[in-house]
Amino acid sequence: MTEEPSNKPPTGDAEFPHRYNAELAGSIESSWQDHWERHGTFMAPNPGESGFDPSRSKKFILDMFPYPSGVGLHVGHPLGYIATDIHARHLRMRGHNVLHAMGFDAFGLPAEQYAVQTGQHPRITTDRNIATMKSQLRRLGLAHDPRRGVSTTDPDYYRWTQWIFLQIYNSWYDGDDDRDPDAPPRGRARPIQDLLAAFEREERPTSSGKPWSAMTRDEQDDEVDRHRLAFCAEVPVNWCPMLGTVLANEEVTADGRSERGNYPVYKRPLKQWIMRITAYARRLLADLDPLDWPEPIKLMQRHWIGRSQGARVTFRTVPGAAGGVTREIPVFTTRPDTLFGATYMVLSPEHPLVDEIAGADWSFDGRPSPRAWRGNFKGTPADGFASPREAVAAYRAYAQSRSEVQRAEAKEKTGVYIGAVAVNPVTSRPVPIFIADYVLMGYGTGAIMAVPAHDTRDFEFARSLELPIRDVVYPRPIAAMVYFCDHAFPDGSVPPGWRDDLAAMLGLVATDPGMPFADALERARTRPSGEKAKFDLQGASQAVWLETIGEFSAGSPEELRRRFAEGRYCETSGEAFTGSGVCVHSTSDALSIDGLSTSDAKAATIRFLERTGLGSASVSYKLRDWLFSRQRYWGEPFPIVYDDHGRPRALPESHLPVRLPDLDNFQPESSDDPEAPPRPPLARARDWMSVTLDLGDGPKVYTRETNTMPNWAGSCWYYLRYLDPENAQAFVSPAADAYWMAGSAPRTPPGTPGVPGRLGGVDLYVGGVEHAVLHLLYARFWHKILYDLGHLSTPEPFQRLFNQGYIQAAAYTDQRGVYVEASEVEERDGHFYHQGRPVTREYGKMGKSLKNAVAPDDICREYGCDTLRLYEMSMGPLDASKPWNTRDIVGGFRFLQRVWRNLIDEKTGESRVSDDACDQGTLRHLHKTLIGVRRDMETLGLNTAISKLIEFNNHLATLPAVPMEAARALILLLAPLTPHVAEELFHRVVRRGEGERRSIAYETIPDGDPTLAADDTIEIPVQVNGKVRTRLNVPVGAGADAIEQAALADERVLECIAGKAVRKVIVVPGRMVNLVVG
RNA sequence: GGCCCCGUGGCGGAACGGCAGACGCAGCGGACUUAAAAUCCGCGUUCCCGAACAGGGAAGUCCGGGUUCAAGUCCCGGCGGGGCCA
Repeated sequence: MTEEPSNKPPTGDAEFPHRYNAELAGSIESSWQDHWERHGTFMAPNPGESGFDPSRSKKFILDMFPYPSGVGLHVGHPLGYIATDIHARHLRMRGHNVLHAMGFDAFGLPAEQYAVQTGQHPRITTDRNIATMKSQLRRLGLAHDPRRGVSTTDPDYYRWTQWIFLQIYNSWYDGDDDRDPDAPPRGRARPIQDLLAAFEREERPTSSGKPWSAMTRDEQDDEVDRHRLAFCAEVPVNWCPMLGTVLANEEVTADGRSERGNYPVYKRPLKQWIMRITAYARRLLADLDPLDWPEPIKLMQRHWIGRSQGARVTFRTVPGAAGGVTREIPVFTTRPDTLFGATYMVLSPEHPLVDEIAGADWSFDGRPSPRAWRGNFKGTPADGFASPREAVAAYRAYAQSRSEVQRAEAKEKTGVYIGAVAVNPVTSRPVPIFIADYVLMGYGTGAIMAVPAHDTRDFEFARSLELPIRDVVYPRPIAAMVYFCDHAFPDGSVPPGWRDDLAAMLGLVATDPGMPFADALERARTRPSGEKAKFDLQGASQAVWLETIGEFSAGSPEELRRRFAEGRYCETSGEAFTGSGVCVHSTSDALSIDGLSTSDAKAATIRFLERTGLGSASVSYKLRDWLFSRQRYWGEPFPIVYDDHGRPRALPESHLPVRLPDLDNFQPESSDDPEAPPRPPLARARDWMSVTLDLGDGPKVYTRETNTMPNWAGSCWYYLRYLDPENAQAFVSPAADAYWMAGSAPRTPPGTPGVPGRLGGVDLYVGGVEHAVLHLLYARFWHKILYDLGHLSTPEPFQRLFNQGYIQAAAYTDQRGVYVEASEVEERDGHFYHQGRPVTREYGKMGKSLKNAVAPDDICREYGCDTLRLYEMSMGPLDASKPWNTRDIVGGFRFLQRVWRNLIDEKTGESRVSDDACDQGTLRHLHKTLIGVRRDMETLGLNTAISKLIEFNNHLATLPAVPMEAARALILLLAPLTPHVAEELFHRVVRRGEGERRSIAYETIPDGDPTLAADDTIEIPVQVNGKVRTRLNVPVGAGADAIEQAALADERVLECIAGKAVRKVIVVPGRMVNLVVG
């Protein structure tokens, strides 16, 4: 938006040649930035290096790893960088060794796509973008250690990414953390040699049960490979032949096409690298608790991991036409208490048992099955398919054409009966088996027991295929109604007030979830008349319960009872009841759980299953293993080759780094044939692909892996490389890791996972919520593996996490709804115009797409970066999203100008500070400010820290001259926020321009003294019946009695009391008085 | 649909359960100035009683309830906005 001229900062002024203006700010800033660079002011020595001070404790401050984009930064990007810079500078001036650095996550798609379009090597664009970004960041005055600014694309960096991959490849997870769901997880990663040794000594059974010594070499290799934490497997992936690559679920649209290019995407099994992150699910979950992270982020990670406790239940098939064998189908359920309501089963269309058990005809339980079972999906013949086998084949083809998202979200459920039958293990009744695409193979066991009355998707499926829906759980009030009808009238006579009794009982039952129905009934019937309120539940009164009862419009308890007798309440009410409640209709010869609460019924059912060998308690996770291959060029090559049998072999460490070969075409090979195999760009580097090596059994020809690693790989461990960026012997030295990560925290011996309490790591990690799940989870996963293997000293990477909000900005659309350049919009009389045409204003995240980006360079030129820093931090709380308003920037600028004017003569440039001591008021204000600002700095409440400094400076402006003590403290407090102007003022005012210019960065900010900050008297409000009537001046330490006396003696108070009796006096010493009268 | 977060002047935002609106922007009034800019000082939600720009009262933090001596803050139910998962 075009700015009103009144908001322009003043420029050079002939009358005041030494006024703080944009020009002066600019020259101060560049001269100090040069000074810092020349003197290496912000280099943080490692233990053992010269200049390292072991007496100082460490702080490791981290920003999320930036991608060096080609379009440059806008003012939203540095928000977090400025905040961490301020925090880090504050800590340094409080006597800590501070490590703060910034590198670049430089592999990735934009550079590759640019390369595809122009043929220019991505390294060239990447290097150029990094240089641009570095200069933009330098202009902001960020106090980073420049030696530690690593880039993931540097072979000296990705050599270690490959090394870490080898560590993961060469290890396995020892321990089943879910055997006892309540015990702390004890499993950990161990070298794969340990596993091999255990097999060789026959200490450990193989998965097939075949003795190790009886296995062939290939079988042995398979067995070991099955355990690796990084492994190769055929998995169904989103394969897009036209793009020549697999896509992440997020990159596929709802109708199964690629987000980029809108090409068809196929679900296809392909051989891919996988990371076994699921092995760590328990620990990733358990170790979340002691971290200082925002609760919502922890919650998002917990949801993502999605641990659910339940039971594994085995269903046995009835020997049918298919050879007369009984097969076992295991299912996982979180609701074993609803097993009585399992009226059918569903397998994923890809389930391996389907072909084996599919029957030859449509009959079920000796009768012909309904028409709806013979197919209800697109392409079904009018009368349904002729046989289940035909239907299965057709349905599979149909399901494969749909994306996972489509399958999971479809409102109309499709599926088909496969002519097979299993037995419900508790009711012993036959249940038909279906295949349906809402059951995914990658999920649980790929088979479910369907409980239509108590699961929404099963309910929808049952409706569309006309399957029975049988209630087995009722909400407590409904169950209480049933109980009431059965038990309230032993002699059969129904009194006219039965509804009141029932309502009273429901009130009791709802208020006390533990009360047995018998007790509630007894108390309801014997309640004294008129005593209604006792049975109320938080505002839901007996009247509400009467209304609920009325909705059933039952004339008698008998009629009400009949409503539930058939167990068709859910079916008639039109939706599944998925909540907890009380079991009903759940009794058979084998087991009875009627009347038990959901949690008791789960336990009882599991006991039954374990006793009969039909199932057991089990845990399942939503978390999937991590697909780790990409068919791209601009990523880390795998340190893997394949032998002539196609078996992967790890390269030895001495062969690292595996460098990217040079190419002139970076495009993956596309094809319109969905069956065409993937041809990643690296497959074109024939010379590079084929390599002769001696891997211990003589020189042989091997073929290199042509996939590359995903973008997440480099960003999983960059913070560790910051600690020791030039180490050629290790990815990080044990000493650097121990100091910067563990610091003075109690050491956790390597290899002992899950130690509660402080888990160590980065002291402050600031970034956006968009990385709440994937990046943070992947990084924690790698960190834990490296910790288990003894390479790191802390089990967690990031102790404290802070999510900064977005900067939003006004964006404008024209009549067509197209965004127009926000900087060209003009405002007239509350309306907005772009090139004379009216436009509509909205707000959104700042960026290129909304055409509302504001460049930091422009703001720095116009006000200086100290002002930009100040404005960004005073906009509001760091974690909130807030709108950018260029007009408001001048406030921060004026503040700095007033500070300058208070300390420097604008005509002569000389210091105006006096050597007099502070008067008492100034001293008190000074110490209050020192205390308040320190607290705000620690909580990142930078907006309130700034307002405290403004208030203090405004006070100083009322003095004839600022005393040195106050001036010095003000400058030191400003130094983290606005380092350049603080450096200059410190040099001119405190050092009086004498000697060498020396940075303020290692000065110490004094601590505030609470006794000097204390007031003598304070004004406290006096309330009468909660309303403020007057204020009282009392000595600061005044006791409750003295304050009460003073209040009761006050004229204004007496007036308000007006002779009424004072019933109660509440005195909070130092805060307020409240008199309750009447 | 479920879960999570948020809702305070014209605007951005302050406020250990204890004086709502700190601080800044915009606005209005004044001082200084020949004038303007800059600077400095002051005002700043609504309604009511007052001749009053003197005083005073009432209401007020999205809406409706509740807990409490006391609620922007805690609890329940709505509405609106944002996020995550379906």
